[in-house]
Amino acid sequence: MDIREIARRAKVSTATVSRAINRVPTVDPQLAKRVWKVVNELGYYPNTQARALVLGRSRILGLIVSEITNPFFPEIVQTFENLAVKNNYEILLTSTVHDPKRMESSVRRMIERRVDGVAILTFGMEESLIEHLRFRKVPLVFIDVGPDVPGIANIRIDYQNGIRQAVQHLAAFRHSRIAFVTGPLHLKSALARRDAFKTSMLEIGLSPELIVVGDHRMEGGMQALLQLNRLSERPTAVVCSNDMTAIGVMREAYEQNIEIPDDLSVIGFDDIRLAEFTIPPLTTVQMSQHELAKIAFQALLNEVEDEAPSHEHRNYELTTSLVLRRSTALAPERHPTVAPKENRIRRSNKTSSASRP
Amino acid sequence: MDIREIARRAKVSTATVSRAINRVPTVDPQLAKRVWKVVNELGYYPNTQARALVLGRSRILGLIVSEITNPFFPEIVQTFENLAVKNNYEILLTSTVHDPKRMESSVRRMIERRVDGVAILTFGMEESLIEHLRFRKVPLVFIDVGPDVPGIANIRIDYQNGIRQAVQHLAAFRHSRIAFVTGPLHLKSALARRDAFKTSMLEIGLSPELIVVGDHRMEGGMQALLQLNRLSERPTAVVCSNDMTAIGVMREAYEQNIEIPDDLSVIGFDDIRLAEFTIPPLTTVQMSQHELAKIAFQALLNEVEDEAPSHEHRNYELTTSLVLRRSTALAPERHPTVAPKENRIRRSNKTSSASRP
DNA sequence: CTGTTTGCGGCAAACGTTTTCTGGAGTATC
DNA sequence: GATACTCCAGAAAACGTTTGCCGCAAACAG
Repeated sequence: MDIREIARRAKVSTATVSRAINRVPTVDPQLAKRVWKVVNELGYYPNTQARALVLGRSRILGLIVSEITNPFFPEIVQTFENLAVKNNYEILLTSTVHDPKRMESSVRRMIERRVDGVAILTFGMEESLIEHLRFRKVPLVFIDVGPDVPGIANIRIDYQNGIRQAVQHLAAFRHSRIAFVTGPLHLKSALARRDAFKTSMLEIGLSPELIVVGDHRMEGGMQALLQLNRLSERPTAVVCSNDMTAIGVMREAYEQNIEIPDDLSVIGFDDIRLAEFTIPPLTTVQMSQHELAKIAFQALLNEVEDEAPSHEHRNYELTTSLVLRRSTALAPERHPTVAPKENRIRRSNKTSSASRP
Repeated sequence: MDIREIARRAKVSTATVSRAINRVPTVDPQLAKRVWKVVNELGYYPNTQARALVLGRSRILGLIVSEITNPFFPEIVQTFENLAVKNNYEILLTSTVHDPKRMESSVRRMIERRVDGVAILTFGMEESLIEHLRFRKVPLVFIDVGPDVPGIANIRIDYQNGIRQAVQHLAAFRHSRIAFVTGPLHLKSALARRDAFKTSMLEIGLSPELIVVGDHRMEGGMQALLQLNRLSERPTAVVCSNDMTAIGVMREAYEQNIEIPDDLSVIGFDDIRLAEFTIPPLTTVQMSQHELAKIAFQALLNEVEDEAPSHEHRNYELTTSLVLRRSTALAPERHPTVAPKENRIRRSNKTSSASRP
């Protein structure tokens, strides 16, 4: 069932059907009604690919993420999709799963399907692949790490703000041995977070020496705490490069019978939805996924739909800030060790949460 | 840059270019090489929509999920995507977010983009919308609740097996007051789980009376435990209709200073990846998301690519089974109450985990 | 050497739309 | 009443592929 069928039944030309469907105002209301009647009767839906072929625009937006199974991304995908449907776009979602081969196929798929633009919301991406997209003049929006060239919108993330707040919050709780668990060191975003930590520590006269590397996954967090615990002088607080890491740390702490927050304060990064539901609820640096997706989509839409893109607002910024929950507390007063103790008295949540500022 | 450009530069016709690219064997290797050379030099990618237009197949598979932010789904999406790229398909992902309007637009988008098939992996879907797809002879695969008609593949889930194991596991731990937190009651899958619980309880002579309704989200789990705690005779164990609910229950237990598993045993359902990392790790009924996605994709591929679909293996089955972790323990011996106590002695994990079978 | 077969490349139609251009009918102007 | 203008519908080209069909050349048989 195609547009010709409709034309035949409505006794008009295909041109008129097309115009009626697209609500071109010059078509006679009488005819339009006739067309719409047939359209609805037959349940006709225009063929998008034929449309795309002649329009030269597919109304598909590419969205590249690292891996959808990382809880950070579903929220992004969801709001991105919401905005897409609202604007009559489809989204072509691909995940790189950190695999160069997949990144390549990802880009290839985008190009083959002739997407109108691509949001690269992944951490770490081959520079060369991006060239393919640039070469075809596909509008791009990057998170955080994009090259600073025309035709590419960038969302800069202000890691410093949130991480400084985190460090200062811990310092105010009289922690001085504060550790940091990084992400994979080949990720620019992970490095940026680590550097923000270093800066924030130095700023208040603490030495940022307790740094151990994780992998942005729960397993890495567990490993990291293990490693930290082998130290002679253990940290009393640890801030993590992302929430999954923090969850891993807490999980290992549970294993070791280390009480959080009484023995060890933990701070995450990202504020994934789950952070509110960990035990205890996780104090973390918020980097709003909703906001991020919104900015990314809007930026892309600007690039795609603006005939004459205003080359000024090509840079966007997302700020981060600490949200307090219950995984941090005053540093243990006595000896700063966190050796597991059997049969320790467990504090009630009520009291411990009452003692927070 | 199109196929004609390639043809011109390789000094052949577009037909030959097309054939070369699609590896039609009748084309002279000499010519083929010439074509490929130009293709690679120019970085030419065929236009998929033009291709789809003439082929009548879009090589896009629709995937409808409830909401991508529910941790149950990302795993599914991921393996579905993996399989898709492996078979040169694209996936069109839509989420219904439980909104009838969105379901409708979801189906509309599928049809407009002329998907070759749709996997409806959502719980609860308007029957009428599906008719639209059936009407257009779009191959469909359903999870769990699909109508039993030709042209529609169904994946039946054996809830009973896993839930029986859960109940019997608790009974073996001498629990007799076992509660169940359902999902939203308009979902067939939630009802099926509840019924499986009832059956399993009756089977061993326990009365399934402690049933409270949740919403398959963490909030619902928290509410549910609150409700259960208002009872004069409280349960010593609770099995939940999904893992998110269980996480909510555990979270509220933490709030109330109820120790899990010592005061209260908790069992989830789904075995999302996170279940391994809750505190304590969650004993839960596994319904493999990976397996589910694999079956769904394969079923769809059969429908789509088989010229003469073998109408026999139209029904697939996925079984469930209990995986033991650490959120269950022997029922508290004394009074079966779970009243919060201040300054309770906390057991070491080591001992409590050593005491498990 | 001629007639038949085989192999392979090119022409052109087709896929389902949008849109430019054209032309006809109706209306306004003098 | 003739001319000019406005308005709107239809004819047809275009978008970038694939593929059925045809024809040419080479190979082969007689």
